[in-house]
Amino acid sequence: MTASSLDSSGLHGLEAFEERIRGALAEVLGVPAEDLALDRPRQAGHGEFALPCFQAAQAAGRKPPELAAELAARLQVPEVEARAVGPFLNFRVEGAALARRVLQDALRPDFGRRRRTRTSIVEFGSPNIAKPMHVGHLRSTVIGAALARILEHLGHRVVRINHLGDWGAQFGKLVAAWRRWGQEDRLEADPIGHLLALYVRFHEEAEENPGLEEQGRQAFQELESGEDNEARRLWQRFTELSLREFQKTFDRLGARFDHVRGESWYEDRLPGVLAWLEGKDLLQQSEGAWIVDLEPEGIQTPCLVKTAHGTTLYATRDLAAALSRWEEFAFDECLYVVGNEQKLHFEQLRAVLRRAGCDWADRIEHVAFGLVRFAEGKLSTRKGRVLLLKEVLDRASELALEIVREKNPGHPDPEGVAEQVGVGAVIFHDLKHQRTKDVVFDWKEVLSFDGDTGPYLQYTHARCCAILRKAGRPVPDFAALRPEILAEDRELLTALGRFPAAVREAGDRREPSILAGHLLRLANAGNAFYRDRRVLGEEPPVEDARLAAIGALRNTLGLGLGLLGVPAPESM
RNA sequence: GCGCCCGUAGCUCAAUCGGAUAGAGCAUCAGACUUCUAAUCUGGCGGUUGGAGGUUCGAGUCCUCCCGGGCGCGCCA
Repeated sequence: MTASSLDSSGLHGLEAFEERIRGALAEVLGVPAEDLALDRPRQAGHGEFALPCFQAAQAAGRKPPELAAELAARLQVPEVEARAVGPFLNFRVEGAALARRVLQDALRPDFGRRRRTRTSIVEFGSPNIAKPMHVGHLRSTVIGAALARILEHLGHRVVRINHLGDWGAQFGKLVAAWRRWGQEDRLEADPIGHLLALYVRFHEEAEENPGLEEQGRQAFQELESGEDNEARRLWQRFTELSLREFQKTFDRLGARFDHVRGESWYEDRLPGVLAWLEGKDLLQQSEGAWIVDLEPEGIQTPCLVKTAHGTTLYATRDLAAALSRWEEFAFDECLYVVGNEQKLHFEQLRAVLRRAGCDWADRIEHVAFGLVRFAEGKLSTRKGRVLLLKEVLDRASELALEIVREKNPGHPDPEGVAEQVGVGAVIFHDLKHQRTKDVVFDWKEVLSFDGDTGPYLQYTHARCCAILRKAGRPVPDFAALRPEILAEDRELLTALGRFPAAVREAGDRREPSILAGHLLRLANAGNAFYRDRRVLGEEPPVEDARLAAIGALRNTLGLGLGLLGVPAPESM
């Protein structure tokens, strides 16, 4: 009988054992298995799972240590040993069974895959046309792309949308600025650079010349008129030029989208949204503008949907986008990977939809992240204080090239790996932090390739590849292995076995750093194994088993890095 | 002024939605390459978890107040 035939759950790695334990506990305690959450003990000696018995003991009128001891004696879980330690009931998977299960699962290309039936929309990236992508866009892009891949791995149908900032009053300003100071040759040479310069100049000069603001407003009105006029042609041109630039950066970051739909994509629907709100009797005029009052939803600030000048606003277009997405995709969840500072906006968005009677309003979820700050203060595009994303990636790539040349002079493709290592370092540095916390940008940290970094994971992966290359043969088939040879290598096995749970948690909590952190622990265990266990040249059954362990490590690291969007070169 | 978020080792961060002795990396000090990549590994140093109360079997985590920082608060996105 193989381990897999014991489980029909389809769960991989340690999740399969966890399921067994919870099932057995549920039966003995007479509670639903869903209510039982197992802890992971901190100390390795306490096994893989634990149940603190305080609550159950209280419910049964017993003392926790007593109950723990009794449960330990009564529970029968195949391949799992239950032991009471004080008030805790600890579970330890038998070494051979652990090795068998983990090797079998961790060698699969779909390790950790789930079969869920959910539709998830992930909106991310979303740079503003005519402005260069800066370090702030890195966060949205990298977190969003990772979440999309993670959710896909869990079986979700994922729709990736790049919600470009390509509409609104700012484009009126840009058109007005172009009419005054625009230069063809400079636009050709460096589109975004020139457009940004125009934008900055507009704001500078508008402080002395208030008439400029009026010209900007008029230009946006021309744009929103729907007519095929000069303003529209300019806007279209700026958009195309910008998109071409963005694509290069998205490619480098490994981010792809199912739909590139800017705010302008919903232009046709804007009148419909306003009419719809009116039909629900939600529209009221206030100080010349049109608003939806949100006091009934407990939000003091009303949602502005139309300016006194008759133009639409961010909220109008986001309402249109939400309604359009609901009609088109009937999503189970719609994730917006957008900075913390827009919290109120998304609360308003949900509140308006709730007031309008959309029962799906709460499927809208703001996946917020902290902003990137410099030690000297906040970034500001208008003030020209920006750190371009391209510059960060370039510098990381250049530094990586120096290091590749130094450490691996014979590498066949130094530029190629350097780009993978440099960009991988930048991506991983971002993803290893909890997404909601602000980050202070520090070149030294971002460009570090030692310790808990992307290159550390890549290096561990590359070492595995080197062993497999030198073995000169494929990883032996699982059926031919004697997994019990690895029974003592628990650190590596449990780290591998926990990968599926890490992916699941990262997806469910919309927190890629959970996966990032787990990969670091896995690489740690992997490097310890590398240090302690010789693979090549051992007697055949041992070499086979260890080769399989290295294969499983390579596969799992490769999968995890892939989900995060960090390249995994085979040598570096 | 009001609201939300955050304060953990010198620095950057963890701590499994309240569980066991608060852990990593960087920096620093001391070690390990004739053996599968030393971008690695081993060990040392480093803590009143911003402060004061409270809740309970148990608090870095929850509640109150204070201090410090960030963000937001109607015609930008």
